[in-house]
Amino acid sequence: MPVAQRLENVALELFASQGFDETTVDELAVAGGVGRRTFFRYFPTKLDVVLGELDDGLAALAAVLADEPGDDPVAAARAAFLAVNHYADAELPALRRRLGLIEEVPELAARATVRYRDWEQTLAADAARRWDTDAASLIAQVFGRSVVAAMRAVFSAWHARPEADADALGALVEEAFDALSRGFSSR
Amino acid sequence: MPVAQRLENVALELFASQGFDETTVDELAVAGGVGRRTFFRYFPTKLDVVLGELDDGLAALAAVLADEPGDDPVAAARAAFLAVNHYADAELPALRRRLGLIEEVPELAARATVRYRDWEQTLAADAARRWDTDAASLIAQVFGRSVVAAMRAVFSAWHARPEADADALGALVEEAFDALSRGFSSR
DNA sequence: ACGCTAAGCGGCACTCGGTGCCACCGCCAG
DNA sequence: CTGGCGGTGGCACCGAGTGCCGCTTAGCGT
Repeated sequence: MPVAQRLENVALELFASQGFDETTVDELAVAGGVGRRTFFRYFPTKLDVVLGELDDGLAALAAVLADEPGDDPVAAARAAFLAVNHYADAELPALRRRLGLIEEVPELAARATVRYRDWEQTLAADAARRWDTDAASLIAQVFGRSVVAAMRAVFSAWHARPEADADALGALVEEAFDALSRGFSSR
Repeated sequence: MPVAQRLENVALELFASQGFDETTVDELAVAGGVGRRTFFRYFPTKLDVVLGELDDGLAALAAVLADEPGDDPVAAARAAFLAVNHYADAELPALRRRLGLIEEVPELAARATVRYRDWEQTLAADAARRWDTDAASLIAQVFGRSVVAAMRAVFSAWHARPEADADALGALVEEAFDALSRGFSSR
């Protein structure tokens, strides 16, 4: 097992058992059988051990989004998110742990939103393309940020229901995009 | 001039001239004519010197929102934001500096979003009330988070146009809420 | 088989943000 | 005069993150 992977597993273990703040990088390094200095070679920050995977999705999202046809950004984003967020059952427990940490540790929530900036801009650029406008335009920016905000709400809601499965996640994504599509004034 | 106020002014000054990360708390304390330990009595974090004012708006927002009639949360939120974000011309330069820092220093952007969580929940609760549903429901959560996301886009867009005034800010707010109201699929 | 090099590793020392503890000063009440 | 009491700030400490540098080890050419 590669070092980074092992460190990540061990870290999530320790965070779950004794808390994020109560776990020092020294402990993580020792538990991973590696020097403290080496830990920081694999993860720029203690926070990034938890958030690692979030970035992988971005490249996938951008790719799917680029291939998606049509001139409705909502439909394209919906399809892209459904395609990207397809988790195997075996991955769900790890996802739950991750989400739990992100929800409960404010510092992690904060760091996560920085990561989401790229998603927001990717979505804004895609919307601008379909609407034939500028990615910096207000409407494109509002769109990109709202979509990410909605997805955060989806993950939060999914995490709140302990036995929700992968299908439930998809259903929540659908519901959220329905709202964004039709607007909040018509229910 | 109260100590907190003086520290805040001095800090924004130093941040603007030499950068946020390049300014240590020691310098801030010295520049404010106060001990380092005392600095932390007024601000829990270096970050909070910049973000201080953001909280004040929340109480006002909640109050306005509570008095707002109607069963459309979008209309209520729109009115509330227009009422709360009424800046005098003299305040605009300081607002610009603040927004600039928040945009450029990732750590500040991150911390700001933690502050916005309360706004999101306040808006979600208000929407739930008007829709006669639960504040934890997906739709209410998506609404609350989308509204805040849209407002962040508004401030970002306003900040990007150097000569935009208070009226321009209001116009952007209107435009953003129009989008949320009618949905992103109908343009 | 023998060096040589390059890359990963990790110890060490340092900076800086943040915290707990406590001693000090000025003020007001008794 | 004296005994609290709130604001202050020095001091020591912790943990995250970084730069530097010496060490090991694997891979290479000769």
